[in-house]
Amino acid sequence: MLEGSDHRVTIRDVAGEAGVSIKTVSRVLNGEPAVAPQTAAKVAEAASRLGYKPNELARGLKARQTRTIGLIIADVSNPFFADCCKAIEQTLAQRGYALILCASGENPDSERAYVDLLSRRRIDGLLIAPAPGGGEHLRREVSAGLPVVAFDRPAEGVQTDAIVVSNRDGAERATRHLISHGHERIAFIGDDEGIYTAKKRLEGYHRAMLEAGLRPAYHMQSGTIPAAREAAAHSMQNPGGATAFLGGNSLITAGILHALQGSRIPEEIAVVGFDDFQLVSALRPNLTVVRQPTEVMGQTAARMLLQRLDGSSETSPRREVLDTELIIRGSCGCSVA
Amino acid sequence: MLEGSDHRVTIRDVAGEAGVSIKTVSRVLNGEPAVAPQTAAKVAEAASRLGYKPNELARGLKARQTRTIGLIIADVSNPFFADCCKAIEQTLAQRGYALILCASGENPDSERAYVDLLSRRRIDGLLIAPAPGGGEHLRREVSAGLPVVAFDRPAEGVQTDAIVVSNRDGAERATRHLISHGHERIAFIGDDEGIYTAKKRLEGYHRAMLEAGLRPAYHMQSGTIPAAREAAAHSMQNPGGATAFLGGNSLITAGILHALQGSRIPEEIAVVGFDDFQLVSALRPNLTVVRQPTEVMGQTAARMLLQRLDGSSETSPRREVLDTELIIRGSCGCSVA
DNA sequence: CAGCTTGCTGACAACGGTGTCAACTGCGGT
DNA sequence: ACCGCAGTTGACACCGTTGTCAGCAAGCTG
Repeated sequence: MLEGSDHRVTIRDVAGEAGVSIKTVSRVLNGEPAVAPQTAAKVAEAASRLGYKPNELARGLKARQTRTIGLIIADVSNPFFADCCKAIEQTLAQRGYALILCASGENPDSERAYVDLLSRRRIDGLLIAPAPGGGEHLRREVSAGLPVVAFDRPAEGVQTDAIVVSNRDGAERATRHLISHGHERIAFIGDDEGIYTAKKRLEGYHRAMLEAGLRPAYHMQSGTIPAAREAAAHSMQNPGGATAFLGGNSLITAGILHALQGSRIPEEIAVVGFDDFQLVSALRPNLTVVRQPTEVMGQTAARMLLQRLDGSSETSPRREVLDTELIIRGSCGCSVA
Repeated sequence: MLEGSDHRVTIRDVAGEAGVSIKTVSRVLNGEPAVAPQTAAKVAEAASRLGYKPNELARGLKARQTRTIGLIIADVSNPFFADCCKAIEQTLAQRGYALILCASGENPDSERAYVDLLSRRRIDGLLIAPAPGGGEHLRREVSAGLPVVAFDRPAEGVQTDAIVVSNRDGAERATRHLISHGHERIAFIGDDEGIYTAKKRLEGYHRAMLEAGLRPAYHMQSGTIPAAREAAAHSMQNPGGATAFLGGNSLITAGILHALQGSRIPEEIAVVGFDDFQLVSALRPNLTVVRQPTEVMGQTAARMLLQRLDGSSETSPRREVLDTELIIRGSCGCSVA
């Protein structure tokens, strides 16, 4: 507290202040039993007077664990990932773990660089929504013994714990719902097909369309608002254009809605989106969406990792699939209170 | 690469493999000049064959720097913070820094706990949007020599580098704009008054209202969608209710819009929001907003910190204020293409 | 050829903690 | 008086890296 210099207070300083050995200080701070209560009090007092904070680097070096977890996602500013991120951070913080955040932007090279950075920092575990394309880097870490949990998408080419949602089913159900409203020209605007979730959702859409004898019409491109807007506008262009849309994620859906604002007959065009993010409630008409249990997924992913860290490193990789749910509001054509 | 055991490869292994001393390996890996090219090649080859990754903990312990930055915000799932976070992460990653993400939830106790956690991990610097209430913890770190940059809000009770936006001006201009449309009953729904930005925005609103001889009517509460929705609904209740709203942040604005959906005459009620987040483009009517340069703020905050880390630790704290901008779309009553 | 520089290399001590083990104290049991 | 033992404590090595410094060979100078 009084330290003006650049010298951070170490266990040695505390030992000096309390008149004991560094080992005794260490014992007190770690709550080891074999310490006389009187000594413990002396040490605790000295430590707090000096404002001592153990150096986690040193501790981690010796103990071979850092109580730090790596998190690799595509982009925090995507509400889906932000929500995952929040749940993960909370769950880990409760257990005293620090979280290093990395945004790969769906780029495998960037992902590799981040894995390398995290590996050098000797993280205890990794949570990752793997970028498309895979690569050796994840496999290497896994076989070096790093606990890895993939979420939102499984890892390609490696067996790891993984938790995903029923993407195909969700898209299929949503598409069927639009079909049941009498739509025949339903366009799916999705994210890049290399992305696992985008591909699965496309499959679901495809399946429902073929089942109904309808012709699929989809645009798969980068999952950004402007790109989606353009694709949607294009889909509506000619007289035989789409009368209904399925949006592949929240940003894409936003792009579709944006495009609708320019159209002549927005009221007659139905929309169903993926992801039930916070801000949907501000949209009009109320958006019908395929809801993913984002928070539960984040929490569960973090817990799966914590379980591995708590020792169950022997058991074989676990796969979990969470259900999606079609939340019917107004935008699909249903009239809802 | 072949390592099946739990033994991570160290510099000693590389030295053994290459038939040199560990110091020589260290030299090669750090690009120190005094090494024979032949030796260097041998070492590099051995390192890559073994898949050696330097242990950053050990390196950091010795070098007294971790190349790790702490980031404390209120909540990642708030689009404003998510956007800040993205810009910060990108800027730091470019320079090889890792980022530890902490979400305090506007809670000073939680903030203190995170500062402690980061301090023990010996982060090189801290980026923080300080929670209301302040406290000793930040002051302690600053006087211990930790470079700290506050963003979005200044730190209370400590001098640090800080970057904020012109909140009061923005709110004042927005309010004046609504007044110029003839509104007299304008309600401001804001975040908890303890939060710096909320208070400043309230001040701006207040000032514009008084200047025009109008009676201010504001609700300051937690900045969540449901709370804002309720407050807005309440404001519209009686016949003399609000005819225009100013929303204190993006979530609050979403809540207001949600409330409007239930109202009888939504078309006649004007809304201006704070924050120009990605998803606004999906809203109808197009939302008029006070735009904060979120990305620039995040980038600048990160750069200010990097500058401190690059040595300019002597100069006195820097304060920067970025301008807000009123982006006129449709929701204020203006007719825009 | 002694003496110096230059180029390259390795031994060793840190960094700040924790694990191992030995040592010391005072106690009760024989 | 001697032994064993539980309760405390500290010396020391070690985690994996880098900084300091000394050593050694080859080449150059006078």
